[in-house]
Amino acid sequence: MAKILTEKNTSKKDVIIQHAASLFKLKSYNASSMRELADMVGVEAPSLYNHIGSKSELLQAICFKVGNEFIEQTGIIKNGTGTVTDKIRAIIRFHIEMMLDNMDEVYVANHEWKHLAEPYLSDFLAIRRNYERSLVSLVETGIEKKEIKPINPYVAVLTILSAVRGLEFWQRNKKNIPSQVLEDDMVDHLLNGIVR
Amino acid sequence: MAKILTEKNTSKKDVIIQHAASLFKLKSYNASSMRELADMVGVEAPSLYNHIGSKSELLQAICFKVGNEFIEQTGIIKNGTGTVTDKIRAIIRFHIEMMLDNMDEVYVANHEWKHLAEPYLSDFLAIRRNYERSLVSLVETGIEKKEIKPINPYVAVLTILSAVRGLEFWQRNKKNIPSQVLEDDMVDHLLNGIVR
DNA sequence: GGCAAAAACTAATAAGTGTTAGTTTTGCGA
DNA sequence: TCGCAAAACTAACACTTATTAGTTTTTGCC
Repeated sequence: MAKILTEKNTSKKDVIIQHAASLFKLKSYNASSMRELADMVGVEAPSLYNHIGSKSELLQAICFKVGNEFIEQTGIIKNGTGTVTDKIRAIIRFHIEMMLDNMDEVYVANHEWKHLAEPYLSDFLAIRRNYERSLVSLVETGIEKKEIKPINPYVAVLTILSAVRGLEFWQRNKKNIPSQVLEDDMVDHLLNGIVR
Repeated sequence: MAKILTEKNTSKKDVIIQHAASLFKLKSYNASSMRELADMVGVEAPSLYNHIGSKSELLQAICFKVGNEFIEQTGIIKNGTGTVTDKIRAIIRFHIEMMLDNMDEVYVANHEWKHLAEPYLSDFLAIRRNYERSLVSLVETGIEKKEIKPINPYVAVLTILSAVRGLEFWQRNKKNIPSQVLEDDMVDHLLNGIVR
């Protein structure tokens, strides 16, 4: 009989979630079937239900895991010491690293959340709104302190978040660009621009 | 009997495509049913097939219409006169305006293309690759002319394209930001940064 | 080694999918 | 007003979907 491979400290449920993230990213939530997921895990579809409650539960687990991680880490950075510019830089770097290290899950949280069922959909959107607000207030502080130009802080946050999110599309054509160059150049672009 | 409303110079097929873009954006391609689309159009599902060939044809029409429009317009800008910086600025503005004016179709082309069937999928990806390459070469020219900092041009193009694409997420919370402010601030951010 | 629980299996179901066939209605030009 | 093509309709099909029920196998512990 097929057996789900488990590594240290990862339950079979975790293994399923990880494969689900990969599948959802590849084919999108609705186009992903439980049979395909079962194939990846090495099991028949109904067997999955010994470990999970439903397909939508998988999406929930992925979205909220990612959401909470961003909230937590960004909170730590915001409450630390340093200039506003330093904090923004650290947050951008954290985003990039999260993206490079947990591409599948971050991608799903960013693009497939709309398939969450209520009340999870509303909860997730609330989390996101809070997160964006928190970044906006950081930029506002920077403007008050004259560290940041007097731009519209919402636009700045949107620009930064969107730019970082775009890394998702670059797995396919990472043109031998070392992550360090990618990270450094993108941070510098978003803080200081590209015009000499 | 229900009748498809047609405006001047728009065939019923065009009306269907427009509704399809709206629906695909709202629910994603796979979660959108032909029955839902028919409801929006004000007709029963099989009647749609008097005007279109298939569901996937709708996606193809949307993706290639948007793709070709970007290629064309950007080509015009690139071949025009002015500094590289001016051209990049114009391209960013064009992206923003396309996004604001044709949100549904641009969104679908950006996010739902992965559901294209072959050979359309390969064709579309080729178009996109060409488009990105063309922007990269523009940035490279800017670097050679010392207009642009010596950064990795791929990273710069990724950053710009991703940032602009993020406008898709802002219909929901356009916080009374006039499009002009949005456009000006984002262009300035992507060219000159936000740090004083 | 035997026993209970965990987790695999097979079979089946009800709902929803895109699409086709065949028929009726509509609207326009002569 | 008639007739024909365009375009609507209803009914139906073949398929896929997530999930449940019931059964068998595996696993870990005494």
